[in-house]
Amino acid sequence: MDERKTALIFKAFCDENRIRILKMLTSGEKCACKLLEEMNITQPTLSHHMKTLLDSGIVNGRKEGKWMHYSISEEGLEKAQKYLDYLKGEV
Amino acid sequence: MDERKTALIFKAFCDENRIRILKMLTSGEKCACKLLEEMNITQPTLSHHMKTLLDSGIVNGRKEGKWMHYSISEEGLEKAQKYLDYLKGEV
DNA sequence: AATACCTATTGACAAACATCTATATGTTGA
DNA sequence: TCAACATATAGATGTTTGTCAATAGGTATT
Repeated sequence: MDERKTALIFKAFCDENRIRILKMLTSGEKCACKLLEEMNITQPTLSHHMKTLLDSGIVNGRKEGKWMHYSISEEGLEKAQKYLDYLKGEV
Repeated sequence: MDERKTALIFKAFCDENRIRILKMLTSGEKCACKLLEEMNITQPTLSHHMKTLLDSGIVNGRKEGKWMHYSISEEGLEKAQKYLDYLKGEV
């Protein structure tokens, strides 16, 4: 795993609004419109953050008709966890 | 744990050079000058990244004479791990 | 087909950030 | 005390990022 990729994964967690989004996703898959309702940002800003979260691999997206459903990616989280374990010396 | 603090912790991991620094610290405490030797950045840039790492709580600093020794903070790492566990639903 | 709706993209802008050079601060040894 | 060294801070600069308004692209319903 190279440095660039690792940094990309963790980009998911280094913005306040993305943390807020991830928190909402802990209770399960949510539609973009639902996420938007509970935040004080515009729709394009949400879309931008969701792209960042998808790119990091921490969130999965599923399109259903006009709706976009997002959920936390177990696989992505595990990659992040593995990196932290590595730093801890628990390779 | 509020969103701002969480984002701050993870700032540690979202820059390539900081990932490189953390990698070097996995083999144990290192002096700033030693870290600098192995990177292609200037001394002030390293200093700047070390400040970010200290602020995030992921790295500990220890001053000894003119040297500054840095090491990975188990406590900081555990906070990061707890957050990932929380996202995974393993509260 | 036309309209309403949800989401993504574009373009603009300000704030944050990574980086450098120059300089300051602090420490050790002569 | 002075010189050499390690690190931090200040100031400048280019890049990235977060944000918004406007608009485009799809999809469902009528």
